[in-house]
Amino acid sequence: MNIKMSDVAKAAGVSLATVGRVLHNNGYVSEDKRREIERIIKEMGYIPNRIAQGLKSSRSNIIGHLTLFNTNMQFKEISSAISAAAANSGYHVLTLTSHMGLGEEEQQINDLIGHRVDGVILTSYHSISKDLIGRLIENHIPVVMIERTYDMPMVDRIVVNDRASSLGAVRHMLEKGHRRIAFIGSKLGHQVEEDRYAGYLDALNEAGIVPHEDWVQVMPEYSIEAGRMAIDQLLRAGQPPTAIFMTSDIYACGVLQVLYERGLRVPDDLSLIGYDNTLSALLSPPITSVGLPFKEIGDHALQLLLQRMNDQAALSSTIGIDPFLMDRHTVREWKGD
Amino acid sequence: MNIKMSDVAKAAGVSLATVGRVLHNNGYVSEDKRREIERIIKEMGYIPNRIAQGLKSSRSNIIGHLTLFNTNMQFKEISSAISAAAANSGYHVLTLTSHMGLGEEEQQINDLIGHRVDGVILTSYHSISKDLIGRLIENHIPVVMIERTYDMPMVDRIVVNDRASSLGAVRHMLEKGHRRIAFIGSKLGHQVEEDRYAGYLDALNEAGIVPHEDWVQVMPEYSIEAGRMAIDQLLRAGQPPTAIFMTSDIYACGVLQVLYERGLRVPDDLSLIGYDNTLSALLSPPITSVGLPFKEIGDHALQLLLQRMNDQAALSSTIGIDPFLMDRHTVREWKGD
DNA sequence: AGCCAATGTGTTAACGTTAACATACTATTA
DNA sequence: TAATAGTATGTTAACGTTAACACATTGGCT
Repeated sequence: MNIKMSDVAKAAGVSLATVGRVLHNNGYVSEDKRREIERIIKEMGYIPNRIAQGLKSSRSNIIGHLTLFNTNMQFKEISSAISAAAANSGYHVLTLTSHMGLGEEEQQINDLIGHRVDGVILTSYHSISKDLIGRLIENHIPVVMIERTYDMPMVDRIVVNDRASSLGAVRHMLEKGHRRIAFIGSKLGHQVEEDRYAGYLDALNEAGIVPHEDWVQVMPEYSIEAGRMAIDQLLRAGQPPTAIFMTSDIYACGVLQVLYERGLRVPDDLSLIGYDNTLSALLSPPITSVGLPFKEIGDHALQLLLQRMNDQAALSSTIGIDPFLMDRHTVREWKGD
Repeated sequence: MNIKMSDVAKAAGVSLATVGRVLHNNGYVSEDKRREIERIIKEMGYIPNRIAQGLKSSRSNIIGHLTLFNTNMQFKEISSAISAAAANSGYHVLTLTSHMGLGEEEQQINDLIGHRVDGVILTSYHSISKDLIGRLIENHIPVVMIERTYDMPMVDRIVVNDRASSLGAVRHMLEKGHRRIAFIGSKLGHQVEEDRYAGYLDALNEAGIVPHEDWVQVMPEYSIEAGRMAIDQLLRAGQPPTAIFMTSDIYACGVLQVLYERGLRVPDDLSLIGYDNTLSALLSPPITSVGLPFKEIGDHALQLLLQRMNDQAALSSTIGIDPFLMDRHTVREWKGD
């Protein structure tokens, strides 16, 4: 079967301990034996059994990552960034995808505990309760939450300053002269969505504009179809908006499709800003979008995890992330009301 | 620390074996003890340590998945499908992403062996050599290759009938009356790309058309920019094509952008078919694309893996997958030459 | 010479789970 | 009545790795 340390030891005519010392580069081993053992290891293709190592050390070298199926693209990007960061630190990532509301999350938390992962990173609008996260903590598994966070002892957080960046994006429209600025977002209740909506209101407020209720389209889901319905409503309004701020690029897809069908052009007929910066570059035209620094988020998440592995009892820390405005010039100058 | 079987046994005043019998539902346990032990397990929150189980059984319940960074979207979809299929069978997936050409693949193969994964699924145009795959086989780890496959004993394969479906897609254009049909693909050498190109030629051949060399744009990468450059070239041709078949939706993004800028419309001015069906629904307009049955591919991959776990020595099997044409009406009727 | 530090090597008891084996008590049945 | 099958429970040796401990041997120092 698989070659083990004892096979190497036997082949080299030494004890397990000596092979161990060669493998870990510690203790005393005579130069010639070291070389011989190294040769044999390579020749036999010996690879340490991480399962046995894990049992001994109670560390699996695996990080668990819980995310949501079919979610906003931005979380897929964050997932990639986490994997990359983990690989750089010698960890591997076990990604579990939840389909929300099926009660599978409890199972998944148990699976992660069962596998004795060295830490867990949570993204997306998962429906994991504080209770379930508490279970991880009880088992001494560090937890980092991204975007959707709980205020719990021993749990570290990465929060994105969605409100400020939304404010910035809408301010950008105001600066170009727009006054009738619409909003397309997803069902409120998600912290992220509330923040983006709040930022939108902040900007209008700042400019002394009272948002017309027709301008605010809150959709039940992230989808192209939702985007299509939203723009359809907006175009129907008595005073249609001259610019639209959307909380996800996916809405922009639907919006652009409807505009394309009706022969309306961006930004000539309508100015647009999306959010995520995940799809915006693909579209016709590529649209201005609020971008999240995915790599930075992944790096910070891992860093928080490693930090807590070293000091389980430390106070919770929170890292704030600032999105940026990726300007692709889909907000035109607007003269008028 | 973590609760273990012996803690449960002690709390229940029984031996390890009895707790084991309750956990595995085998052997004889008196009804009252069983209930008492189950109660204690729940109360103490005991979760079996999979690492210890793995050491005993030499099975990790983890499947390794090797894929490529920044690749065609279709492989991300296949990855998701694999994870879903694995979850259904009680496995978890450890996904390793290679950046190709950095020689990190050897490390990754070793990592997978080290973790004693129960099987490995390979997707994408990875640069894993037969040698490295051989190392997995030597360690009795079943391997399934998707799309890019090797003919090796003990290695099972999933091949997509790209040639036939490309033929079908181009035939669809021919049937609508198009004669000047262009091709945008990626650098040949990838089997997948060669097949798609061959299918394109097959169709033209069938119709007795000799493809003009200006019509064939072979790009060095999958990117929007490549799509933009390709369409730019095609529009410059003396006799510009009336329809374009592309080997990836990502090219369609670039193509549509350039057409948008120039005020050309799809399919009025130009007919398009993409490939992947990953982005095509997002675009303006949504375009017809060759779709791959991702779920089916993931399910088959897992099935092959499980099959081989049961019979290591079986002959290699190959499953053929047929793509379908997702018609979004971006090929118009064409009267003329 | 006697002692100590440095060097080189081996033995063994964990880590948590599993399953083979052993033991013992009942209730049948020939 | 004694053998046997069925029920109920416990003991223990693995799985592969690690690290604490133990034991030698050498060389240099007082």
